[in-house]
Amino acid sequence: MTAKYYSNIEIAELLRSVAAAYELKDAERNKFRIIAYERAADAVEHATSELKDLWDEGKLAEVPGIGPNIASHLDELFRKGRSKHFDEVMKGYSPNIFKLIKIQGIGPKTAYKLVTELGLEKSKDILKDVEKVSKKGRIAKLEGFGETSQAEITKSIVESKDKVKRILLPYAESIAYEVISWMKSCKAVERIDPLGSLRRKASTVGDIDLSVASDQPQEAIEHFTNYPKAKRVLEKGDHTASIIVTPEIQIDLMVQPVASYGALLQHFTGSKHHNIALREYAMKKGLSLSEYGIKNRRGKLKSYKTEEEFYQVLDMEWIPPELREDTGEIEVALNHKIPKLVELPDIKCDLQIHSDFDIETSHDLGESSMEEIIEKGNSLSYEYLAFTEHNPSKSGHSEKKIVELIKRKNEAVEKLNYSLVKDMKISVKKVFNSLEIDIMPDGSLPVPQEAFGYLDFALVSIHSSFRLSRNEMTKRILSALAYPKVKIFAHPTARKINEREGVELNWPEIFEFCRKNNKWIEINADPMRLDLPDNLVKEAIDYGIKLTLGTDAHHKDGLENIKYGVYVARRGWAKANDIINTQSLEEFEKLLKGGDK
DNA sequence: GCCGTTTTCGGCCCGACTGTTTTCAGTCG
Repeated sequence: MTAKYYSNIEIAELLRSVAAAYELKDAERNKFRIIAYERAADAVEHATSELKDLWDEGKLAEVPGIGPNIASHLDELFRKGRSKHFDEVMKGYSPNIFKLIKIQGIGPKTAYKLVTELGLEKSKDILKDVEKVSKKGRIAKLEGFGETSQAEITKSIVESKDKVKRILLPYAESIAYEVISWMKSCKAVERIDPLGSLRRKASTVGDIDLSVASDQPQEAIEHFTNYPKAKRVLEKGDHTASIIVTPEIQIDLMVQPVASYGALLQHFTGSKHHNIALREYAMKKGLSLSEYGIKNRRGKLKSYKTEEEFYQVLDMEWIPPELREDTGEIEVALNHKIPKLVELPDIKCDLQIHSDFDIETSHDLGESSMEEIIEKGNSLSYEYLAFTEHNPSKSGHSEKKIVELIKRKNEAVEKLNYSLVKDMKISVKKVFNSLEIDIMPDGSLPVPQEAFGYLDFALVSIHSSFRLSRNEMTKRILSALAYPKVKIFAHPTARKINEREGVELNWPEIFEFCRKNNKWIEINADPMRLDLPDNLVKEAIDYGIKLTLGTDAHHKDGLENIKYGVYVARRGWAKANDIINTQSLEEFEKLLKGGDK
């Protein structure tokens, strides 16, 4: 019998359910066991690989937060499809309890009361039934509940149904900047910053976090809750407030006086895991950290105006927000070895652009001409660019025709290069003739050998057959990468955020091949791709792989998305030297000629 | 239940806000 496949999301959910069950059994006695299970759930959600794959390789216990006990229960889960221990802990609790704790504002205790006292243990649709019961006013009559909490529960259930998934970074930025400009119209606001995942430049953002420096917090909070687009005020206190704006995006605000704003910046930038690790470290030194500042052994609080001072007290270098994910940055900061991360001005080119030069492509053609794109590249002070249209479609073209189309494009590029060399006013000195070539399911490339002769280099990527097994997929990629002119593996996981999961690959094998054969891996800067994802960027760099940035622009304005690629690179601990795009034209041409080793 | 740059035992981040309470429990980040 083959056991059920458990995804990381399902495993995290299961671990949270076990934590909730312990909480219901005896919260006081199980206090730290509950925390351990919740931490394990967090760890699973943040894991870079599917846990099932790690289990296959016997590396389950290598995930920090998963110790020998939980690892053995998960082992049983993967082998048999169930864990006796998990079942035992959750025994006697209706599964509906664990469904309800996913609703905002409902924790284990509330869920338990609702399900048992309303007799909903066997409900087939718990959310709908709680809503129904609530309409009859029965929740308000339960002990410990009232009219207000009944209304809150109903609202949260309704909102959970059309809750948007995590939103893409540019969208979150635009929402944040609207609120920021509203807040700036308030005199009490001295300074306002986007923090949380927005400041850490995560690829997706859940809630939008904003901080305000003000010596009149009430006024700032009042102004915030009066934001014209706020459709609901979730909470409103002395230092913090939360609102919901359409479409169901939560905005949290925290206010601190100017004198202790540094501690607030640190606290509210997170990540949660970074802060926990930081506070645990501080605790060992007898210090206690919070958004107010740092307390010494005697409980005396000192406030900090800047974040730099705050980290300095801990004997640490200031840590760039992009690195604050508790993936080793604290230890590195203690040793004063934080790398100098790549920055936007380091970027000298864009290595994936689709022009409107019609070579009858397999996928969508770009909308801007090569000349328009060069002009745009000049405005970004680029030295060179690569035109990387999709390959001519295989169906409906003879091999001869495909060669002819690519040759024609090559002539156009050569002509452009001839005029660029003479034009002293433009920063772009060279454009490259390249292609983004589809990798066929069998790993072959739909471009005849002869056509490669007209290319400076090629990108390869997957646009179909996403569901191959991990081994088949890995073989497929490796055989495509083995073609001579192929330099770049583009949008390697082929994920589309919120739409499609990435493919399963044996990354160590891919990285090893790339390192040996001098192939590069792309960080696609399209905000809905951001692929290679940041955690894999870090792994790739540890392997010694060079990465490229490409916007995948299909319009000249798309070239501006390069910054999102830089963010991903930074989150993956990339230095300028790890990114091919930071090389001068001369260096880049050398690297191309270096070819396959 | 996890974990180790003072520990393989003995600790475990820190605080805000709300509703239903008479001093706190539950939830969240």
